Amino acid sequence: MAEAKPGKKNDRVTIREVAEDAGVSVAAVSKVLREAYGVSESLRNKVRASMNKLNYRPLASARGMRGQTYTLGLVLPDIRNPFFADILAGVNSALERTQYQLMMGTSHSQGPAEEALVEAMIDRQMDGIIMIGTTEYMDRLGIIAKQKPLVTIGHHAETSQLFDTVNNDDQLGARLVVKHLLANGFRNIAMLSLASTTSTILSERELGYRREMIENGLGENINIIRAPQTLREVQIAARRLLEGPSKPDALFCWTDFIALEVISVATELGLRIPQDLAIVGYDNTMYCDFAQNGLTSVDQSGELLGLQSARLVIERIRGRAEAEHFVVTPRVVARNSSKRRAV
Amino acid sequence: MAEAKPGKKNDRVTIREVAEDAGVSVAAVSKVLREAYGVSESLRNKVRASMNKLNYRPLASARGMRGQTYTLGLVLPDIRNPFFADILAGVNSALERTQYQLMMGTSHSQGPAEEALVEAMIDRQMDGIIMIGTTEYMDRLGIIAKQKPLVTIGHHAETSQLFDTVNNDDQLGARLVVKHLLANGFRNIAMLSLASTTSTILSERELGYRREMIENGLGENINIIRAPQTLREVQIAARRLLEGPSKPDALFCWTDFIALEVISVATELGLRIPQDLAIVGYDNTMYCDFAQNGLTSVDQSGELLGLQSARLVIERIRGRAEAEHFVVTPRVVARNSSKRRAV
DNA sequence: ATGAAAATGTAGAACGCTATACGTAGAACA
DNA sequence: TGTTCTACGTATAGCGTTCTACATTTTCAT
Repeated sequence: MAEAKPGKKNDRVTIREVAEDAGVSVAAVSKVLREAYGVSESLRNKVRASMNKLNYRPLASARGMRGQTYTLGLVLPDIRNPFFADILAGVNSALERTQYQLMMGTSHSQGPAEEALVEAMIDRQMDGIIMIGTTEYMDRLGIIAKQKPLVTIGHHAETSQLFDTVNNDDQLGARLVVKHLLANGFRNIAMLSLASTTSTILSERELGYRREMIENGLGENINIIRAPQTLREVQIAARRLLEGPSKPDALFCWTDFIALEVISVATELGLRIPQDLAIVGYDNTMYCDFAQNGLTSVDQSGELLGLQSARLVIERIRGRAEAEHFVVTPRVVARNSSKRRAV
Repeated sequence: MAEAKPGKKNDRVTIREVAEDAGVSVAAVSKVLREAYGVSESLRNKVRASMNKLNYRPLASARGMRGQTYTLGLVLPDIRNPFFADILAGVNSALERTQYQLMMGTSHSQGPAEEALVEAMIDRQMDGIIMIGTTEYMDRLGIIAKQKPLVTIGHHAETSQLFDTVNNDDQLGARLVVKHLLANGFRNIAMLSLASTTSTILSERELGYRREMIENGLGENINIIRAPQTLREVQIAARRLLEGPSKPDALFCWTDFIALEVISVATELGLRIPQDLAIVGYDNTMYCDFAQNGLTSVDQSGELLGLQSARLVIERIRGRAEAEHFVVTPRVVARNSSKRRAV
């Protein structure tokens, strides 16, 4: 007497039933599924008809045991930063007409959690992995890449042969910001960066900022503040900077999300933007455009980055072995928060 | 001569190797893995030691063929709305000390995509599914629930025996907003709702809004505008309302995210907030607190909702058959956007 | 016609686990 | 001393696919 299990019944249609219904072999159905070689038009049609009739859907676990799962993993540091939504949109649109399905996970911007998440994705037989803003060290990334096709977004490793990277030119982006602020009459430009030992994009941006300042004879004004990525820490750092003796007249923030917090802090301190303080963000997310923010930002085409990363990871799955490194040229989108100051 | 496949090598440690190393049977190792009955202390230790030594991790696909995958699926409409980040934090913290791993997917707020995503999750043998703000019809949800343990967040179906629900009291939330606005001197209160045929939370809020208005003798002022969830459509609707002849003095928006857009539109139109227009949102997301927004909102404890949904879905997996429906009492968090108007 | 090559289809062994059915040894009881 | 439990281990048959190896049929030169 078969008791119904506490879980769910196993009434799934299997490949065997499809084969039976279509009057062909199991192997034939599998071939149709995989779009493999050696299937006639008529066979394909027969099988397709049975699949539809029986409402058959292949079981990913079973496929994964021998071949692919047709699942891609996307690792996000968090989902609070709206920039990731742009990237996600790009990834999804690239996957739209493919068999691949995307599954995401968040690492809370924490190393151990990120590592656990990636392992979980490998254990779940994801065919490829896209990591956004990873905090992993280079050797770890190599280990991951040896197990699964890997593409990173927002991590500079352009010399790596083991995995692909997708980036904007962060050094240039920072330079453009400085240029823009200088052109608008700001000279005491500080930079709010992230306290991180592994972020290559931040070190690139810091480098670009430094160089551009020096090349404009403003080496003495260089001021980089690094804060952890928590709301509280950023607020404290911003408050300290803006109330301190060396208050800058412009602040370049490493992401819009953080820039919006700084606008909030500055507003509370009674500072007018941009008269008392110009603010520039990075990523040009949708919030920049809101009138209450009017945030100048660097556009790095998040959707394009997502699109390209999906393309690259699928190419890797299909067998490409040489690394490819995609780079977008950023551009400044000027808004009220950095308008020319009265001379 | 075995050529290296274009994909990756298969150098995973299997349960068989662990068994060999520990000098026990495969079945014994499996028992340890599943924490099943009939394992002595010494056996367990031996096996654990070998697992660590060999760095063994079970393959989810293989486990899924017979038992569980220890994976939970979370369906989000999109990741732009920061409220979902709160829910996610709750889910993740509930899962922290368990074997379960969360995988997310987005449906872009579109029915077909949502359906495809849920099917993909079922095909990937997720042990349970949490759906946020689903647009599925009741019968579809029943079908899903028959296949996998299901919990919905933000969907009223308190009479359902097939799946669990987690909600705040939306009708009350809307009433509280109206009460709050009335107490602050606003009487011509409009509501910006979502154009949706399936959203039960919006119909509840609309009901609450209507009833509270009527009970306060303001039935004639009832004005519900429904816009689709795209930035453009919301802006158009807001603009039309605020420039039109029946401009309200307060606007209740169905989510913070939308409310921020309305603040932007209103600002562009030269309206002062709250003097010319009070604005209230829903969800009390972190953006409300930014000084430039100062948005009054309804707090529905997103993190708690996430926590509870994770608890419920795991209970379902463990065998609970009776439905459970968790409800949070919302509260208004007042900020500048709805400050008492000058009399 | 004839043979070779190409096209199409099938059988059946994996893949790495889980879970059922059993076997065995020692403890507890009469 | 036997008998019955209980605790602990093991052997092994799948789970639903994929994919290699092979068999058969068709096509195409000659």
